[in-house]
Amino acid sequence: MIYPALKNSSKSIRIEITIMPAVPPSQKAPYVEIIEQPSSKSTRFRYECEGRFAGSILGKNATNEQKTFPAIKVHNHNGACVVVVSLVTADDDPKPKPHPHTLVGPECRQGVCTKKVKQNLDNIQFPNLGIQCKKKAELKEALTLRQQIRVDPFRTGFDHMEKPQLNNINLMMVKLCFQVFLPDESGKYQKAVTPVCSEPIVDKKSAGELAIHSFLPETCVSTGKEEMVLLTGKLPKADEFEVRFFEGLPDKPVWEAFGSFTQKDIHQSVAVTLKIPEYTRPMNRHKQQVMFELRKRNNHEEKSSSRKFYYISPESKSKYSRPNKRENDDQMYGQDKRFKSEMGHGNGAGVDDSHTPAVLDHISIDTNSSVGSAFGSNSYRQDMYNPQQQQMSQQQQMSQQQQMSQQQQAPMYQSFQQPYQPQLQSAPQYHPQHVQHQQEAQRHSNSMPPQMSYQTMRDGKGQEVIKMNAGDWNFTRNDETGQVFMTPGVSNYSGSLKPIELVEDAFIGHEMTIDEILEAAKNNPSSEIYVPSNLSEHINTLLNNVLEAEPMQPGIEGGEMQVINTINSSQAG
Amino acid sequence: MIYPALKNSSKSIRIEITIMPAVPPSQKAPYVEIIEQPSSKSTRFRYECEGRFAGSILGKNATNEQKTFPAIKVHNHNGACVVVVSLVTADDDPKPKPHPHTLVGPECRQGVCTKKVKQNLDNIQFPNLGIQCKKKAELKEALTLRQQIRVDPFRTGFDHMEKPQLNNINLMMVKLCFQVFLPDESGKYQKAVTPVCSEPIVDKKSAGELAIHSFLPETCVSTGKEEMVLLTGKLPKADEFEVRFFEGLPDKPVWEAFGSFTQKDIHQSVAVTLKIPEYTRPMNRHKQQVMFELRKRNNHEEKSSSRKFYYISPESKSKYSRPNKRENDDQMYGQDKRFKSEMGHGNGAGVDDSHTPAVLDHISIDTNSSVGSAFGSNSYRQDMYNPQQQQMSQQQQMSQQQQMSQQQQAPMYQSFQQPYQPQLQSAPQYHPQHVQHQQEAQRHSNSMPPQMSYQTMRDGKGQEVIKMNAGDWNFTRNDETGQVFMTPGVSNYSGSLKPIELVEDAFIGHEMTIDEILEAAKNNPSSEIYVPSNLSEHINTLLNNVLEAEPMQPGIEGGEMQVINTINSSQAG
DNA sequence: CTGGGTTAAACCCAG
DNA sequence: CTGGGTTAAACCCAG
Repeated sequence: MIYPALKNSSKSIRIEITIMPAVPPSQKAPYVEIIEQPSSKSTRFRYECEGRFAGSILGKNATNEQKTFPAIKVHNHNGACVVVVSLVTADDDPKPKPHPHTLVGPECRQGVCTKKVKQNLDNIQFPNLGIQCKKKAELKEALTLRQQIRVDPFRTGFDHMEKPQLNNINLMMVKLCFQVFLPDESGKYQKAVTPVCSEPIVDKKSAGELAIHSFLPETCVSTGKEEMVLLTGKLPKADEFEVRFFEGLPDKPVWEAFGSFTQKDIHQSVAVTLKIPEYTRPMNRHKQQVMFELRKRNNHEEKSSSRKFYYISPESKSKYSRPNKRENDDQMYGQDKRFKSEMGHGNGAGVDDSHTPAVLDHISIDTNSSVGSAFGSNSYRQDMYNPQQQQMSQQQQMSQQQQMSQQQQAPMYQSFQQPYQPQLQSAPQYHPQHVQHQQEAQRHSNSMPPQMSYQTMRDGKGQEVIKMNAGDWNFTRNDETGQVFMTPGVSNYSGSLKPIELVEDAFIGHEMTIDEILEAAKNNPSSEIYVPSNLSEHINTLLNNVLEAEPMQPGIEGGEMQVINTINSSQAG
Repeated sequence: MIYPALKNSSKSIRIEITIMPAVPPSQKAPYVEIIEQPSSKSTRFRYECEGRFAGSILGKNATNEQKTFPAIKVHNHNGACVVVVSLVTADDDPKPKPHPHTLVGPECRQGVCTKKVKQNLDNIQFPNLGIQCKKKAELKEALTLRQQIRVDPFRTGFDHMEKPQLNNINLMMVKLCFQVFLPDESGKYQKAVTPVCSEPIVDKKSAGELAIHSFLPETCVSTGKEEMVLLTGKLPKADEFEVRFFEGLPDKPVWEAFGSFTQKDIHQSVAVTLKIPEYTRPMNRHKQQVMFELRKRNNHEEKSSSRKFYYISPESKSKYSRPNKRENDDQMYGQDKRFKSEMGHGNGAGVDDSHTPAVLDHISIDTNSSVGSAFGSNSYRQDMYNPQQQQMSQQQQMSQQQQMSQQQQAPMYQSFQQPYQPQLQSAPQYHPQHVQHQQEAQRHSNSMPPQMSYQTMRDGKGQEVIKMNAGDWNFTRNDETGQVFMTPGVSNYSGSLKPIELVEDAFIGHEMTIDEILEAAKNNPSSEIYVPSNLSEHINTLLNNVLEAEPMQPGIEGGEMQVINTINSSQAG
């Protein structure tokens, strides 16, 4: 092998050295480990003409507070070594080729970083590596220089610096290649350890994934056909992607349809105007939430994150449709909001709400559903009870009765007519456990199934969520109000529990919507569902209610409450 | 002066020649006239690296069918001459400097076009001039070459090829400079005629004006606050432009308000999301049309063309709001549309509609308004009458009567209850006169004021329009239906005329809306209003009706018809 | 070939 | 200086 020129000298010495085996044959053989990978897309490649230091490549685990940098460890070697870092191609090729882009920074010369390390081989950091990209016209020149300084870690040669192959070099992606040289008996750094390559580093300014930045409107009548504008990231050609509306799990939707548009509807590659598809399922609710996303036609894995969208029934248009997000929220939760603000000062009994999501307000006392209309004074958080809410609930009850007579046409409707009868005088305070701590409901009674457990953990966004098994719960939807409730899946208690209302925004894990939860429960009872950890108090209360309660006497009060586990069971046949 | 090198030779001869005075002192002195200017923005400047012939500069009067090219005429000279065309700077400078961009094409060498003309000095055309732009790094080089070939028409020198001034050269704009050289006694082309420069040529790919490509929604409740997305051309920074909503004349709006947005609401410089301002005037109609436009904050003249937008009263939201343009149109003109298609085959009585705008369909027979509901069989274009329309009109009449009882609250409402009584058995055919031809209604009666005239002309877009004095007409609006009618401003005839219904799209000149017309009429009776020339038949008919009619007997039928000349007269006090 | 949109290369603003 | 948006320069697709 050829010893790379370490200095910017025109005379270079040619020394034959031994190549170490790829895998250390004995425990003693030195090898290189990357202990901190470069972050994959944190830096922008800079052109030489930009005349500035390209910002340093950070480590994969760098945060705003704590910066890290790429680092290696040399195993099985004490004493000094020389590390040469260079850029190589980032294809799947097991033997990466020298990449024309260069490393720049205080320790870099001629596009390559050379570092002499005297000690601390356990953590050799590279805090000053910037990536300078070459323009197409200069690729050959750059590779020629690399050839001259003889940095070709895998000895692939430089055939790729000629024309046909030159165009195949991916200029948006590189890998760091670490070559370590150890001193031989003469003290010269001639013993090459097998070079090691990092994970790929992608130019920050490169394409980027499909993304929806904003959109208008957020609501459409179920007949569709209305126009929608999406402001997006860079879009491919019209025939390469689609705008998919779906309901249920992204992979197993119960319904999907596609927005229609042509190339003409794409504005400057960053916006699309499309026709909203019709919602072809029966509208059982005034307002039906679905999701939509951008995705590549040929590769469905390449997709944007999904966004919520609402279909409204044509009749309810004037009632529900609000083009403005903020107003929309006002409308949806208007009553709860009033409730919240009215109870604001009565909130001081040791419970500090200031950091809990507003969504909790809808859950603690179920003022909006008819279930809660007559709950007792010993309810959990009873101090928030506001009699004004009772009126509203009655109003709502009336409209539900009207709906009841239509039950034939809308078989999915399930109402909760019986008043809530609290089972427990004082609910124990629940302290959520973080990250992977398995917690099981205490078994006070034989009727509580032991497998009914949940787990607090963090989702991909770092939010605390509770993971549960869908099969442990019964989910109930009031199709008139759209409210969804969960009760423990213990059949002999189902009639006398105060259900937990689930709000759509509650499902933050995996962007799961209520519909997805319901579908998951329907299709696979063992599917994992996620609710925000704020619900843990309520879940705990509910489970304790189950445990403490006397088994319900069948046929007395439970008759009016039916629990269904699926939506649209009527359509399954 | 220096004779320019005509050939691509390395040896060039230096010959002193006489400069001709700038203005020919006698009739005999030769001078150059540009008889066809280059079109100002038809070509895109091409870089050399694009390796292709930059498309030819067209003449200003070129059309798709008939191409023209820049051309000059040499006055007061017979026989041969040599023309040198080069690019010069396009600033206001009276002495343009050589421009680094070059002319390319079959007759061009070293960035300059040289043409020897033996005859036909009356029309020397240049059909093969392309503009090749230089990149910044090559500006100096390009000017150096120009200096070497000694093309510097106004002898300004080449100081501007050095650094500070070099950056001031506008690379998006050039002028063609024509230098003509006549043979002297020795037969050499040494006599230079004063060089002449064309109008500026702007690079087609350069900035471009503010433009609205599309937007959503088209309707908003009058309280505003809803979000709107505009897909636009390249936008400047958020603080450099505004989105202006206005009603009335663009320069003298009766109302204006601005959409609110910040830099964050600008998406990739080609889209804005803004909050629609509240419509602060009283909503006298269910649907209020306004206009909106983009414009520069510091220079209100730099603005996009304006677009129509509708405010609807909050109550009527479900009735009027339609988010989709096509549906919107269907709704507005649904009845007329059906009428049109049903009468389609009954249209052959010598009237060919195939090239007249669809807008005429709404005007010829006023089936939609209650006025027309009982018009007689001798009406103009009576063969189009379709009895099915009568039903609709009656329906509409009913809703108008309901409205009548509310007249107290809505004082602006004016209805036309009396049936149409035609005044003329056969209307004379009117042949519109084009372009600036003044035409005056024939005076068949003394009651016809002589100043009541109109003029057919073309607007800025080349459309044929009729210019009229606002003061000559009375404009009437039915605030329930939103329909606006015009009748001649001759008071003693006002009660017994069939008014012309004006459709919003009718006002094509200056993007004038009905509201602008009404405001113009209110504020200044001498303001010029524009309607499309298609209305000329109807105007002519109407005027002839006036002329032929017996003066109306006051108090008999006219009592129910009131003509108002302003909108919101109730608010004036 | 052309017109004209899109990417890659330079440039430059704002924090 | 930096990050990161924008323009100018190249490139390249579709008719």
